[in-house]
Amino acid sequence: MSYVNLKVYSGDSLEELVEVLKIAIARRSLVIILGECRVDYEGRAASRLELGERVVIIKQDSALLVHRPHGYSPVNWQPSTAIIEVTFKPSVGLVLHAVRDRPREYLTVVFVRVGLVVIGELVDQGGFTMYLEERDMRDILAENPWIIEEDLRVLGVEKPIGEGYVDIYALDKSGRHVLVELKRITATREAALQLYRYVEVYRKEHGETPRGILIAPSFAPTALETLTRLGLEYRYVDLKRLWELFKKRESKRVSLQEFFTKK
Amino acid sequence: MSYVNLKVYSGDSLEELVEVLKIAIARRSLVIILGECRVDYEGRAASRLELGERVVIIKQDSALLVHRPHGYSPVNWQPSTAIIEVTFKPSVGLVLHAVRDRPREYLTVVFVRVGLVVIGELVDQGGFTMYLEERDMRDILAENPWIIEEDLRVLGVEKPIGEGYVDIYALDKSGRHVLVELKRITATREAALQLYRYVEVYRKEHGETPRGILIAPSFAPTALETLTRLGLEYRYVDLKRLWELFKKRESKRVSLQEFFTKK
DNA sequence: GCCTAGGTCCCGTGT
DNA sequence: ACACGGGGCCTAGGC
Repeated sequence: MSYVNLKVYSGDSLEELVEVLKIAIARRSLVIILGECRVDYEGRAASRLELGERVVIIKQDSALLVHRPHGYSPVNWQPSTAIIEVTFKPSVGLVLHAVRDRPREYLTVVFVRVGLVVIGELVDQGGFTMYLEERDMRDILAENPWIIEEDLRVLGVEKPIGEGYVDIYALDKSGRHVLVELKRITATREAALQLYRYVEVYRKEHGETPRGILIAPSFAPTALETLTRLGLEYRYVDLKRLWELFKKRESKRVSLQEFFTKK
Repeated sequence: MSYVNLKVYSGDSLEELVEVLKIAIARRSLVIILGECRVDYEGRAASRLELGERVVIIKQDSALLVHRPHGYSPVNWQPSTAIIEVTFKPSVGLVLHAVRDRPREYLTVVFVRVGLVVIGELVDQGGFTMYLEERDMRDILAENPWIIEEDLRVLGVEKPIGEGYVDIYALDKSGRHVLVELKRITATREAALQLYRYVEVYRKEHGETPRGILIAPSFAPTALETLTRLGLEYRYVDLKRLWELFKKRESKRVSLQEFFTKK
């Protein structure tokens, strides 16, 4: 059991806050600042954000996010490789510098007014599991290749082809090799071209033209055009059907796990 | 001039907080919650996040972010189309439901303990400008085609070729058409193939083979291999040089604008 | 270190 | 509404 450990600063002067923030950042605490600021960024691109009220979050690994009151995306940021400095410049304000190497990028946040600062050390060991990713789709199809077509024998998954990896590598009933590319969402022309590259590289390396099959729940018009033009095949897959199989598989696994741990 | 308008709740019971949050969300205030929670997501994919201390931000357009103490990305989220409900379930906790249509997605955050709630209305009208996007690179090169090569005459930008758009369409000094594809960052094989598609479509539509030039600050080995193999050209571009030209252009524009507004 | 590929990608633009 | 492509994409995995 853990307890959220927080300190809140409100109504302090910028000079006072600078000292507080320096300590917090040195300690790698989580910091949330609400206030009025400008932001400049320069690196792979460059940007300028004029004065306005925002939320700045500095995470415990020094990732920094500047959030406006609307929208999913931070307007400016620095990922967790950033080094962060806090300074107070009279007649300018409270200045945050976040610098990142590779790629070299500079972020400067200048607060002219701060309404609130929250500092804390969050304890978060909770496990995170994501389901129904492309990896899951691939595993289910590899375990149930009859969904793709009859008498398909799976030889491998994520097989290296040239510099990439084909999702499923198989042999059909006539003895021809099959390269399968999967998309969890609508397949685009890019996906068709990706598959085509694998087919071409395989052909050159093995002197044999494999079948190429793109599998997705739906296809963009350009994907269909490209597939047809390049002599590739495609199959619609019903995601709900796959997820049913997935659930069965998971419950089986859980049962087995329970069996062994309870023993 | 604006003032950050904030309320802070700390030490209140979950039942008390539910009422506060209901009002805040109805008013479309910004809400920040720090506390211990679990999160479930189901939609295009599905995920489960076990108990831990996190920061949840609900923005003024109902975007919702769940941030762990580390990393750039939210672990769970709902973009700004979300509808959010707050309820209190005895012996469970404070429950946030965020539902989104198209794609249909469900997010549930259950707080078992809340350390702090911040509610406010942020005022943020500050302009945001991004520089050195691909669009800027394209405009600078279109205005200064001598950077690409001598006596190049630009006929258009974003010219439709088949189903895509070539960045710059030009005529060289020998009267041959040129298709230019730009990349702001390291060009990959994908970029080379994209250019090749344009060249091929143009050839079929006009019965004339145009030159294809890929322009980027650097090239992946696979990009160079592909370019050579497909008979395409490439040029290195110095982003700093372009950046200088960009600044000049911007300052010229500003001067003109100042001239007209002052008149 | 680079490159390849996925992501609940998000987001803007165009049809 | 959907399709298409960019993004300071970020992040994970392989070599």
